[in-house]
Amino acid sequence: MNSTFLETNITQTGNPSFTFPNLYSHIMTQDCGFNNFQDFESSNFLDHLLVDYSPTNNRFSTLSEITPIMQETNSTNSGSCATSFYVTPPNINHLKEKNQVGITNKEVKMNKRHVIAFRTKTQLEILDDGYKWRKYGKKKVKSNTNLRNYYKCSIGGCKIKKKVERDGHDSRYLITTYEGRHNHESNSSIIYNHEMTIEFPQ
DNA sequence: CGTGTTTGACCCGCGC
DNA sequence: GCGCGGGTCAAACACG
Repeated sequence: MNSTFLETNITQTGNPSFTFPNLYSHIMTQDCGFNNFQDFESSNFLDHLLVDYSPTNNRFSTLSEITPIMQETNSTNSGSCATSFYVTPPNINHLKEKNQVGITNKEVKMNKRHVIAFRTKTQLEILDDGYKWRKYGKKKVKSNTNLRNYYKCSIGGCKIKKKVERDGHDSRYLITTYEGRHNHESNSSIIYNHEMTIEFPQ
């Protein structure tokens, strides 16, 4: 695996410093050090975001490989510490244009479904991404000594799933993989959009 | 009693 | 076709 991972430190309970609920994401600028969307965009943050996880060859593609288009969806209010943004779905045709070999049909399907994975340094076993999830499976997988947990969105009709597992090579890190898109807003995005300040639990 | 989790069984795609 | 591995189902269970 050649990708460099995003490193964030989450030691407190409550809100994590970085969450990625589907395409709608909240960067806790208080913890990540981004004061606004421009700071975020000009950072090398994107180079460390991971997408297109291939279980067969244990490979991640980075967002920078597939040139996502980002757009700010709402700016931070004074006193707020959250920035929201969207990332467009990966484009498999772009990958093919770059003559990348070894792209399987499964990976094409995964790209069409939109798969985003990231790794976060945290002691938490589950990151609060603002959505309500129902656990439907837990599995020991060959590529990881740690268990993989499977979640579905609790909202009826919402097809998104996520997998959560500790990194087998370094269990300080949590790997979260989202597959699909929410068809609704998260509770937290409503809060962030309407409240002037956010209290971080200690 | 309602809601969420656990866990073994089952399903299915893929490689051989 | 078969076996393996990952993903899902669903009944049993836990808990407030």
